[in-house]
Amino acid sequence: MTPTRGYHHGDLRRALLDTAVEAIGESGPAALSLRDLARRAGVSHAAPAHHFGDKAGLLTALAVQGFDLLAETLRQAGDDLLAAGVAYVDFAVRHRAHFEVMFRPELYRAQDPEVRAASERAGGVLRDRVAGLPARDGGAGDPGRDALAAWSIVHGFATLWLAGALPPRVGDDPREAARNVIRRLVE
Amino acid sequence: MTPTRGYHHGDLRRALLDTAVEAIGESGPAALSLRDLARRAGVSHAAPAHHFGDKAGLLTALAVQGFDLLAETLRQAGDDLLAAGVAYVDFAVRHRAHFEVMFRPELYRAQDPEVRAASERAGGVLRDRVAGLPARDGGAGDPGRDALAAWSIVHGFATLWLAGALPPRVGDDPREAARNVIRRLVE
DNA sequence: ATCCTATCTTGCCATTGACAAGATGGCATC
DNA sequence: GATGCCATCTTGTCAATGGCAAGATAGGAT
Repeated sequence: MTPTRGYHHGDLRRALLDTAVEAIGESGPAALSLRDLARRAGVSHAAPAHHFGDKAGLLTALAVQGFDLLAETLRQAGDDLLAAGVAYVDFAVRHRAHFEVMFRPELYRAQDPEVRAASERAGGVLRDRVAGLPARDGGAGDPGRDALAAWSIVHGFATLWLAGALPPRVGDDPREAARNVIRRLVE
Repeated sequence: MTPTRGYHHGDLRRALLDTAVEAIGESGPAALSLRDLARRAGVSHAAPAHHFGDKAGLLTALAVQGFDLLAETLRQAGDDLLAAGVAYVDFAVRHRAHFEVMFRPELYRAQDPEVRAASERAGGVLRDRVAGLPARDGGAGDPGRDALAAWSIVHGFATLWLAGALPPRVGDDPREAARNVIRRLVE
């Protein structure tokens, strides 16, 4: 009915990416198997190779998708740095598969022009939000340093949350916990 | 002469762990191959299984080693939180293989009692250092929140550094760059 | 109607992780 | 010193995987 969109067997490229997100969510990006994806999509084991070349190619496409999604998420969070930080963590939790791939460059072709461009777009949005941060100590803060500190704290919190490294007392609401932590930096 | 310590073929367990660190440093933990380790150590392809059971077993041993090493590194950095934070980042860079495994629980048996104990020891040292942090805004800061913020910022910076995600302008000295960023939190 | 190209399949090979069974050598015990 | 025992390591095997090559198929352009 609907999934067939004009290709030979349906919108296989998109189906494979969606399935990859699902599979990575179950077992992590390292355990991803192209043949498993093919089975889930109901195609032969070599079909993915045609669309992505190899596994790194598929993950490269996933990284591009992820950076674009992150940029959009940050934009929608508005101008406030605190809100953007919470959105960053929320993105990592809700789009765990994308996030885990994006920051593991040994898994894909990180120097791919499309990835670099998408990554740059997302970084630009984050920097814009930091520009609104009041300088610490009243003096003129170094915006580069402020951006790096903000990025580090949200990225670190997100990573630790995903790794399950945080103690139970932090609670089970990543947005609330993240807001609390980020306030330590921006207030 | 020296490597043989009383075993059948030498100190194979230690040799495999050392070789694993080397191999992970070259291609990351996901690409680690037990058979490659065996080849490098000059033993048969099934020898590693005897010492570690399977690949997860070897990485579990590596994680224990890593957490112990981290605890020791933080202890040697002294009481100062800034110094401990810089030491955390320095550890991640100098012991990249250990660090990458430690915070990727899907690769090993994170619920293993030895890992949990070692992880708890390292976390305890970090919490001790945070206890010395002056409360922000003059009021009594929540030590849990402060610890989480401190851990997040150093972990995030280390992770981004290792991922090669930071712009060139940050420089090539991780200790100096980390100190600069951490100051944003502790000053 | 024919060609053409993107899409997908079938077949194959080297590598890997894991398991089972066997060989080897040091060590304790008698 | 001989014997048995056990940790250590080897050999052999199997299923699964990634990747490559060659072929089949279908939908659209000419």
